[in-house]
Amino acid sequence: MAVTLREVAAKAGVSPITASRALNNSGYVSRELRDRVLAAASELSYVPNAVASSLRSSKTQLLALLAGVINPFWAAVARGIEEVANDAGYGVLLCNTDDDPAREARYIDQLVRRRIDGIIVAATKDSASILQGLKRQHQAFVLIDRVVEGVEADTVRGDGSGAAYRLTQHLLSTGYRHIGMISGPHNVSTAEERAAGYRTALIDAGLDVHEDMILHGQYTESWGYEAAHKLMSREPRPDALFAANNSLALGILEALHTLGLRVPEDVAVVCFDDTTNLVSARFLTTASQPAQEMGRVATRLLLERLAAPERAPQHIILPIETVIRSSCGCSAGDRENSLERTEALLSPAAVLPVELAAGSGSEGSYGQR
Amino acid sequence: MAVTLREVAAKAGVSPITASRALNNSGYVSRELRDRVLAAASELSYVPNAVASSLRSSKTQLLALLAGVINPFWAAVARGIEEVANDAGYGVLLCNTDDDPAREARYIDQLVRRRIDGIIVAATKDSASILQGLKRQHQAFVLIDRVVEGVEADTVRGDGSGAAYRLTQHLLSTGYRHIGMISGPHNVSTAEERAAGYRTALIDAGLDVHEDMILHGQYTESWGYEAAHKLMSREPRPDALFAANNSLALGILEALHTLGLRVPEDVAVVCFDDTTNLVSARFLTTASQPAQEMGRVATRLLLERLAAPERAPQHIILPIETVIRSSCGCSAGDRENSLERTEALLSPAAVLPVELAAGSGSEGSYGQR
DNA sequence: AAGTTCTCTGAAACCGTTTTCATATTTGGT
DNA sequence: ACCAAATATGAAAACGGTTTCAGAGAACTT
Repeated sequence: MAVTLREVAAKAGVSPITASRALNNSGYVSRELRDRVLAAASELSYVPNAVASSLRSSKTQLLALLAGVINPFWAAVARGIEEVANDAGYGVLLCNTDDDPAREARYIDQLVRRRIDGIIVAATKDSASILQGLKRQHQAFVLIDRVVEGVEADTVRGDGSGAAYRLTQHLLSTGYRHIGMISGPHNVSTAEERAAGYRTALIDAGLDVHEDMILHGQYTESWGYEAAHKLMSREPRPDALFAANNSLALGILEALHTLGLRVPEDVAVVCFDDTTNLVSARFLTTASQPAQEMGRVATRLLLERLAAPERAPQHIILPIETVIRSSCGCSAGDRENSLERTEALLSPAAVLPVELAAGSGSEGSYGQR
Repeated sequence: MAVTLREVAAKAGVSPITASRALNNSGYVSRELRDRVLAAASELSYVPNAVASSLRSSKTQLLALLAGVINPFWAAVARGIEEVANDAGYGVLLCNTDDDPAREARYIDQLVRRRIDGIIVAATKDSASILQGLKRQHQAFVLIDRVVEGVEADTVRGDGSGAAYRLTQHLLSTGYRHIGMISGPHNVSTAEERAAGYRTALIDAGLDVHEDMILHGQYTESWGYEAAHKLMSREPRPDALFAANNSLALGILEALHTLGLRVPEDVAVVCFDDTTNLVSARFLTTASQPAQEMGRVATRLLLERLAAPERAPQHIILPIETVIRSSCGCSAGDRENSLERTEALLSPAAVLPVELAAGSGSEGSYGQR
């Protein structure tokens, strides 16, 4: 049914190989023949068969991202991956695992059968043995965001413990003493790592770590909601909450709202992952992970591994920027990103902030800026 | 490098075809040979090469979902698709278009090259010509959620105009007279359709349609936020807002919050798409689309088309349930799903709602339930 | 007992490209 | 003018499965 390279070649009066070379810009083809082939191809509306090409070249030109994809952080990662991959002529498959090891395993099997060139995996600890299997089959892969003990592979991740340390330190130096930590599942390394940074900061400040102030659960809004309710009923009541990711933070905000507590006046909140796309999160002090960059780096690493399969594994740790905004209640709190400021910017009906309307300008400097 | 069927066959002392039949449960193979083949395969840890198999059978056993996947509605749709597809032995590729026609086109080209068996597309109107191209190439596809004029194809969608009509009618019968409509982009059929249902409801109620009360933009939280601010500065100020999808609703809620307006006391809010997963949206009166079912139906339709390419296109419209909760402020407002009720359920520290604490039980019925 | 229909196995061709090898023809350097 | 390198084209084999065709024995009909 479909037009084949042979037919294109026949129409152009050349051999299939020449047609192939013309269409792929590979090897030597005279300008004249190239033009004839291209004309024939477009006339027949030829669509190359990637399956056949993959079979012969044993390259599928496909990479896959295996992660709980449905969430802004991973969406950004995926974007970074696609960017680099597409530039290098690769397509990207998005495989949504929901962090479920069974789904993870099913997907990996599929990907191997289909001879995907390389896989970028956000793995749970449960999948160590599967990943070891991949190594045995010489399937190229890269770990992203999360490390897995016992698996030798290229890795890219953020400096989660460092950033958690700094955020905690910031809360401590602002004066908070009862900081609750709401984190993700135990089988995900980032959840442990962020909790670890929090603990170290407390210890370094000479404070006791109260393990019952650290709650682990899913990286979801509803767990954030539930956990915040739990922590806020503790005695002494926490004066600050640390959310180990952004979904958790949203749940926490909602919980505090229903409890009638204000942020940061009654409780400070800090979190991981930036989400300036979410209006409701724009005032959150956060450890802003370079998600897109992480995707880019992971892809480069993977492409390099494809080129040099025997190279020693690389481990890249990206710095995480701490963005101080207003939800932590410190004096440096970024007025540009406070709730009120956001409102002023977006609402046509809003009154000018007091400082601007009343302040600073000495002479009548209307229109000055 | 990789083990081939031939090697398995050799080890089992049979021909490659017999090995193939044994591994695929196709055709006749005696129990004895089958066992020998299976043993050989597992011993060599044979992984079938799907590329080779696809080439010969001209079936990739792959379907693709082309949509702005990163969002709870589409995540649910994707789940429905995977469910049916996996049962039928198909894998599913998630292709995130961000509703960008250029990305859409790029993806479609890739999918065709790779000889994907079938595509499930949430198309913008801009992609009509691309879709027509697909038809010409006899590439099987199904339209989901959104229709595209001029493209003959199987379609599955919700009864958007009907549901919008009913929600509007509900607001009207509750007494609201100034209902703002915040909808999605003009090049997406659902956005138009929902606005149309809203208009019809007003007209049928004998009211004028004020076109400046209908705003179109992206289906994003930030557009919802912005549009709500715009509408709430109109005179007369709207007493109700209709969000054409769930992201818009979140932005609207945020905007109303910053304006210090309560829902539903000051402004009623209704929306499309259910999202009981989002704590902040659980009290919203909504047109709950059967997202997962939509995915399932689309996949069945696609599989049927693969089996019978010449069949006349089917058009399936799924009913949309109107879920009355408390954000519309009607007397029937579902107390089970009010904000306060949600709080009471999830917060260990919460006080019992007044009615329960004070009410109903006559004799001292402690421990009764 | 002869004719059908199942059951079981394999040989050879094929799917649509690209790789490898071979052969001309130019071009470039000296 | 001669040898090496670059340019240009093609024939044949290969990638790893499955389809098609074919043959043979076993089981079932009538």
